[in-house]
Amino acid sequence: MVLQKRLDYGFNGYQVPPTPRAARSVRRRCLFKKKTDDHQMCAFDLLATVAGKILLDGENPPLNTSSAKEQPTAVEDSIREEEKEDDKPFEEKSCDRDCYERNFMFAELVSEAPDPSLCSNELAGTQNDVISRPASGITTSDCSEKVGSAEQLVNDDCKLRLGIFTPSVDVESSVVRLSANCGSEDESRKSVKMDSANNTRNLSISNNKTSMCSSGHPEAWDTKPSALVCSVDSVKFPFLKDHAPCGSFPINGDNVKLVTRDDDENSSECTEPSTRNKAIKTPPQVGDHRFRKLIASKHCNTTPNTKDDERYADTERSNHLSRKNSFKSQRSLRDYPIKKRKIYDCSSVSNSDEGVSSDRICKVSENSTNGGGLGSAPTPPRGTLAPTSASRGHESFHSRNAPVKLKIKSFRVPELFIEMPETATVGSLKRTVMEAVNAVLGGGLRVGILLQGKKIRDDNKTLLQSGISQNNKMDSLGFTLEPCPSTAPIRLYPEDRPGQQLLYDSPQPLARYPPTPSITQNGSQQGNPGTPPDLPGTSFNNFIESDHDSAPSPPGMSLQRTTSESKALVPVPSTKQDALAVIPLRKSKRSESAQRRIRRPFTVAEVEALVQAVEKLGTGRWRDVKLRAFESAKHRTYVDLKDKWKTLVHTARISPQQRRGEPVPQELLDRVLTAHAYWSQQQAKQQLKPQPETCRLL
DNA sequence: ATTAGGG
DNA sequence: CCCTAAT
Repeated sequence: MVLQKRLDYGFNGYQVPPTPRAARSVRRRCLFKKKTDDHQMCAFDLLATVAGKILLDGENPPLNTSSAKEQPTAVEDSIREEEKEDDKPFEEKSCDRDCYERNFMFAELVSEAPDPSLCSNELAGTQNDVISRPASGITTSDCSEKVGSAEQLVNDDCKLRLGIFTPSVDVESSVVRLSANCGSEDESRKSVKMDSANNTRNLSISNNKTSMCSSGHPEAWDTKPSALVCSVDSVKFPFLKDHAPCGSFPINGDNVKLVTRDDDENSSECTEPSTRNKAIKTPPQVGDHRFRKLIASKHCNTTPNTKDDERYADTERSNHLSRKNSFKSQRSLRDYPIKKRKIYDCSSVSNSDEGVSSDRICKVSENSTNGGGLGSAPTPPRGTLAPTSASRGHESFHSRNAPVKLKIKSFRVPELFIEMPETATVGSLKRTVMEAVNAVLGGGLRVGILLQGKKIRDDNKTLLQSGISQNNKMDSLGFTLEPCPSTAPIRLYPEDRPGQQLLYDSPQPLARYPPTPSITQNGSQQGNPGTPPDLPGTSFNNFIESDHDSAPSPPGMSLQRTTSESKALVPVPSTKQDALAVIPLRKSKRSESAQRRIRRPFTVAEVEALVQAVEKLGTGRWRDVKLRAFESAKHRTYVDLKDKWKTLVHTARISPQQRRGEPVPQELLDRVLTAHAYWSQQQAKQQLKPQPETCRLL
C-alpha cells in the first residue's frame, strides 16, 4: 500500500503548468482585440480595455523594454511602432532630459473603441477645451495637430507615461535611499519660493511648505524639479512637474497646486503629514492669466470650475492614496512582516482613493485629417464647460461607426520609495524598481473614466450613451488609474456570475485580486500547446518565479473593480483631515511596527505548484516545499505556504458556493484532499508504528 | 530557523 | 496574514 501510494505521488504524471505568461499575454491580446472590435463596447469595456492594455504592456519590463518585448501581435503592431518611436522620445523632444530619464516608458497604450461619431476635427477648438480633470485623470486630447510651440507639448501630451522618477540617491549611513525627489531639497525649495514670489497672484499659501505656484515658466519646473510636487487637482502626482515643462499636463490656475514636498529627510517613507500634503486649493474662479496662457499654448485642457468640492476631496484622497501606495510598494519590497500597525490601519481611511494618476490620453481620430483635434485646440483657457457640448454631437452618433481610438502614451506611477543597501547592484536596483512598479500596477489598479470632469460610473453604458464617442467631448475625456481598494474587500457580488472566465467580462468581487489567475487558469487547464512539460519542480519554479515579483495581484482586477460596485465604493472620499492625519500616524507607527504585508492571493498556478510539492513532500515539510516550488517567490514564506495549504484543505471541504476569491479548479482541490488525507495517514502511521516499517503493508 | 496551530 | 509556542 505504501509503495503504491508513493508511486502515485511520484514525479511522473504531473501536468506541467503552461507557461503562464505567454499564455496570458496571448489571451489578453485576443481579448483586447476582440473587445475593441466590438462596436457596442460599453463603458465597462472601455475600462477593461484600457486596464487590460496597461497590464498587458506592463509585462514588458520597462527597464529593458528592448529585450523584453514580445513580438507583436496583430493588435499590437501599431503599438509597437509607437513604442519604437517613443523609445527615445524625450531626447528629441523638447522635454528635458531629466524627464526622460526619470520616466519609465511604458508601452504606449492604444485602445480603440468604436466610435460612431468620431468625425470632427475641431475637437480642440471648440467648447470643451477646458476639461476638468478631477483626479488629474488622463485627458484625451487630440495630438495630431501640432501647433507651433505647442508641438512638443502635443507630442508629449499624446503619451501617457508611466513615469517613475528615478529618485535621487541619498546616501544615508549605509543605505541608499531612493526617493521621488530629484535634486536637493533645498534647491528645489528655493526655486519654488522664487516662483511663487514672482507669480503668485492668486495663489494662496497655506504654510511655508505649501504654496501654489502660478508660474508661467515651464523652465522653472524643469530646472527645479526636486522637491516640488505639482499636481492637478490633487497632490497625488508628485511627478507631474515633469510634465509641466512639456505642457503635457493640464495646468490651470484653478486646479493646479504646487506643493513643496517635505522630503523625508530622516526616515524613508514617511513624510510629514500636516505640512506636506496640504495642497492648497485655489479659488476656482480666480485664474491666473499666465497660467492659462501657458496652458492654452500647450493645448492643455482643463476644466475650469467644476465641482470644486469634489475635486478637493479627490485631492485629499489622492494624496493619501499616493502615499499609501508608495508605502505599499515599499512595503512589498521588503517582505518582512513586522508587527502590525494599528494606527496605520485606522488611519488609512481611503480605500477608494485614486492613487495613480494618469497623464493624458490622446484621442486619435482617424478621420480627422491631420489629427486636428487636439493640437488645434489651444484651448481657450477658461472655457467653461460648455453645457451645450453635451447635447451636441449626439446627432452624429449613429451616423458613423468609426471606432473611437484612444491613445494613452503613459501613465504615471505614484511615488515609490525604495531602499537598498549600497552594495546592491545596479541590476538589483532596476529589478527592485521594477518590482515596485509591478506592485503598484499589479497591486490593484482600476481605471476610471472621466468625461468633462465627471466620473462615469455606469460601466454598462455604451460609449455612445455616455457621450464618449462624441467628438466634441473627446477632449474632455479622461482616464484615471485608481488603486484598487485592496484592503477593503467589498464583495459586491461574490457569487454573481459563477463561471465567468472572461477576464474583461466578468466583474469579480473586489476582494479578489486575481485577474491573472483566471487567465492562467484557463491556459493551464486548456493545456498549452507548445509548452512541453518540464520537470515538475522546475517548471513550477519558473512559473512562479516569473510571477513572483510581479505584483500581488495580477492584472485584471482593475477591471473588475470598476464595475457596478464601484458606485458603492467610490464615494468615500476621506476627509481632508483624515488624509492628513493618516500620514503622521503612519509614520510614527511605522517606526516600530511594520505594516501588514500586502495581501497576495495565490494564483491558480501557485496553488498548483503548492499542491504538487505537497504531494511529493508531504505536509510538515514546508521549508522543503518552499524551496522546491517557491524558491523564487520571495514573498511566499513557508509559513505562507503552510497557511495556504491549510486554507486549501478547508476550501476543498466546503461547498463550492461557499468559496470565495479566485476559484481554484476542482481538480486541484481534489488533489489537495487526496494528498492531505494521504499524508495525514502517513503521519498517523508513523506515530503509531515508527518501528515496524516492514510488514506493515498488510 | 522551522513547524504547528490559533486568531 | 499574523502571532506564538514549541522544537
